[in-house]
Amino acid sequence: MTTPSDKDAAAQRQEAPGKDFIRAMITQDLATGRKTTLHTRFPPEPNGYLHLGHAKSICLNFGVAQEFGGLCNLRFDDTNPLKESQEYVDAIREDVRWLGFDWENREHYASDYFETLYGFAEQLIRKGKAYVDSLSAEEIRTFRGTLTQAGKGSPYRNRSAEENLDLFRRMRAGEFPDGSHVLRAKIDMASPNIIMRDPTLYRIRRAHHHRTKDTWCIYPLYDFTHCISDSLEGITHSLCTLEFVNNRELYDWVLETLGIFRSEQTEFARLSITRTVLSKRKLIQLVEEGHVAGWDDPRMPTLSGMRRRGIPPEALRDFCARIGISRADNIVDYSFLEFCIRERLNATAPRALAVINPLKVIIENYPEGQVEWFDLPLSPERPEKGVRRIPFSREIWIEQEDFREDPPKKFFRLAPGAEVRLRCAYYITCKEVRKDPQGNISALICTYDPQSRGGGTPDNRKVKGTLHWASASHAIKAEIRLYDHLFRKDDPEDVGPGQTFLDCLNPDSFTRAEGFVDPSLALLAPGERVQFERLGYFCADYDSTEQRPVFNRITTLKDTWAKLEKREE
RNA sequence: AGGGGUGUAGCCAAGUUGGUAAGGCAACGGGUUUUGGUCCCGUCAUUUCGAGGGUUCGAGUCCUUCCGCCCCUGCCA
Repeated sequence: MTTPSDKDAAAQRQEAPGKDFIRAMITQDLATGRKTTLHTRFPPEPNGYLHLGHAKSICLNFGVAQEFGGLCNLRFDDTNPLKESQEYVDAIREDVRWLGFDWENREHYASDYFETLYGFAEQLIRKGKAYVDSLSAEEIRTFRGTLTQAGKGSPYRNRSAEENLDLFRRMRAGEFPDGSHVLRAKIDMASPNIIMRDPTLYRIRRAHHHRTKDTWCIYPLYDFTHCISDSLEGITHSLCTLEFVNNRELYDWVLETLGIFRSEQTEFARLSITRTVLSKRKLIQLVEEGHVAGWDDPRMPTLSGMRRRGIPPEALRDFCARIGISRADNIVDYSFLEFCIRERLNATAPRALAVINPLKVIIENYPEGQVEWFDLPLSPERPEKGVRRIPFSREIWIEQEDFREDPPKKFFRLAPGAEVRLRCAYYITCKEVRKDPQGNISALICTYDPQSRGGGTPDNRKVKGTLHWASASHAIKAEIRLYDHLFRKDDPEDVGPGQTFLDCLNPDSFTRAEGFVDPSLALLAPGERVQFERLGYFCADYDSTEQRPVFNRITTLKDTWAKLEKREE
């Protein structure tokens, strides 16, 4: 027995899942007065499109800000002009907004701090904490040592502050060619943490920056830029992924040495998910080599791809909340994402009937020319949501899969002599299978029971199967785009020697069908989602027009029959 | 002579000071059902917390040794 209070407790538990270690830390920071405010930031580099991994970070950063009454900035970490562009900036803004978050007027760019950053660099030089190194990139690498051997100091390591200042100013002024000098922090060439072996702070790079244009020919590096940007923005909690753990020591060193506001970095595990890749390099490769149609290909794990596919942002947010935050490496099952998508869509997507792979059914005892309209509930669990009026006539389409000339056990659908229900309409019985000269089934001749109008009979006899259908004379032809996993393996990186993730691309990840949909569906605006009963959730694509509707399959419905049938084999 | 991070079920993940392993997904049974959907009920770590040893009346939590996996030798972020 469950009592109401049990249910309340259960509901409450769902709404307030166990705090992850970051939320626990923030709670404590605020409670003890270690921090008096909460300010986070989502800091993408505009060098690619946002994907599911970013969604986790966005939901975390903006999420905790909301939950704790703090703020979250959007900051573009645009310190490498070679890789970045305005196209990516625009796409990132759109994607964050679509996911459901608002940074209000707090849109920042690391490039806005270039002058300030330059000033801090000069400060470091004056303090004797940075120097201009004139070694080549290769020499610097050699001097750095290895994982097991300490590095040694550059011959330029002990230049005077005056000389360094002069050189650094001339670097900025464009007096030196690219790669001839760098500015380095003077820390410890023997540090067991290689990041601390006099990290490079500035490089000379004559490249056009999408925002600062050609103002600069020297650009600061991540380790110098990120911590200072956080500090300038008053970021209290700088949340990033685990691969930056080693960088934290430098993050702290810079802020402490400069004596400015101490933001604090905390790392969490990045998201991996089965059946797809989330590394920027691989996603770019998929796009550039034409394995997918673009960044917003509905098979892509990018936010724009998932948006086009029809995945609701609420489902993504729910997914991010449910997978939690920890420091342990993880690979989340794709089925978990699908579950979140289905759960959201089941509650929100109105129902409709459509046939993807049509098979003609002629109801021989149904009056020619007669049309009846039936009511399909838009939401079976909530009748108050209303109905969709669908036309019925003598010739209809059903799904090819719903007929078997030689049905296996437990096949509850149409077969010679079998009776099934047409959803909301009539019971029909298959009398004859008509074939073309090649032996392919061209049509089914059936009869209907006029007593079964609406889908039930006075004698209450049971029919096991209920099929979806479309009136042949009313239905509208539609392009149905069917998507499946991009990769055949759970882990696309787990391939044999000499192979790459491209070798396990799923050749059937995208297929097209010419289906028939209920006439009311031609009016759906691009982006609108419906459930095609028994088939899955679909979304009108951007390409969709009233004359030529196009639907993307977001995801299938759970298919117990498919599982059963597979097990029988 | 390396340093750092991390191991709780097939997957994700809770587990404040040691007190007898939450929850979700998947899976598997069953019920309801005009979607083989949804919903509901039940099962699913007790030679059990990577492994061994120790402390303790009591260890996932403390000590210790070992093992696995991940990150770091960009003028990428």
